[in-house]
Amino acid sequence: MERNTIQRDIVMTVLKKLNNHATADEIYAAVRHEHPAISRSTVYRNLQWFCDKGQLRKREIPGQADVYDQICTNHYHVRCSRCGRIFDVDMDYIPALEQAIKDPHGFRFTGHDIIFTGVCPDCQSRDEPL
Amino acid sequence: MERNTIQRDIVMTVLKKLNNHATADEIYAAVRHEHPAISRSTVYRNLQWFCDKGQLRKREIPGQADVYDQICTNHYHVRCSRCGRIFDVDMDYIPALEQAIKDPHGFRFTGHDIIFTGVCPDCQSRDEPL
DNA sequence: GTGAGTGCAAATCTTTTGCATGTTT
DNA sequence: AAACATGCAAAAGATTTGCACTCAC
Repeated sequence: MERNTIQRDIVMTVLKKLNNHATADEIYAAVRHEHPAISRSTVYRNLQWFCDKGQLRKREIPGQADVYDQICTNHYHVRCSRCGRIFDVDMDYIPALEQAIKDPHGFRFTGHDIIFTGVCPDCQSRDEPL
Repeated sequence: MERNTIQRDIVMTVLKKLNNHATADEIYAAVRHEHPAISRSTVYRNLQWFCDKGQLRKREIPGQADVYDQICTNHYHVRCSRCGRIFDVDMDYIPALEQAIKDPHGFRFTGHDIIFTGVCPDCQSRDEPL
């Protein structure tokens, strides 16, 4: 039987207040604000728990910390190459993308992810151009 | 001025003999076979060096160790969800994919990666079906 | 009371780095 | 000899895990 713990509650409450695509560390920092004694593992375990329940989706980001996405449906992401933050891309999901593969070489394809690279508006105005 | 060290040589020689998309650890193990005293850092540093020279490309894989790709041009990859290995996908690169984005929201897009998920032929025959 | 959940510390895994030493040019 | 590269050990960053304890049911 699953239990309602204060910690679990706070993780979800904080999550809703934070920007989407927060890292475990950002979530931990924010949760700590309301419950300083909480353990980092508890945050990780609860994030995993929400993922298992389908209320959250962990997006593994190449080369950096994973982020937690409150939108659980398939969609694409951009990573800002300056600040590393992750944003949603305003683009239709392409379920048929697997059909563009010429020869599957015996593979059974089950899905795909697209990660765009770019520079976010904040970083464009803040940084030296390039 | 760049130098020819035995270690650098062995890393490249071994790389050519290994399957493409080997991890640093696999490369290290293979290199060690020919030069047991080599340091893990030296392998990492040389792999990075070849990447800097454009002779190799590091592909950062979500949730697992990076792999080194001898094909430096843009192309897409599949990860086998059973064994975690990375393979090339036989599909044309889509340079125009950024144009499918409806509203860039001020982002400047510079590129993209696609990672497919699937089950490789080896794992299909070896494992229980699903 | 029982077991799911917590806190802590330690472990894991991958990669990087500081520094003294060695080697190539 | 000077610059570059190596080896080692330690550090770093992200996440997981073992274990004893606690608290929600």
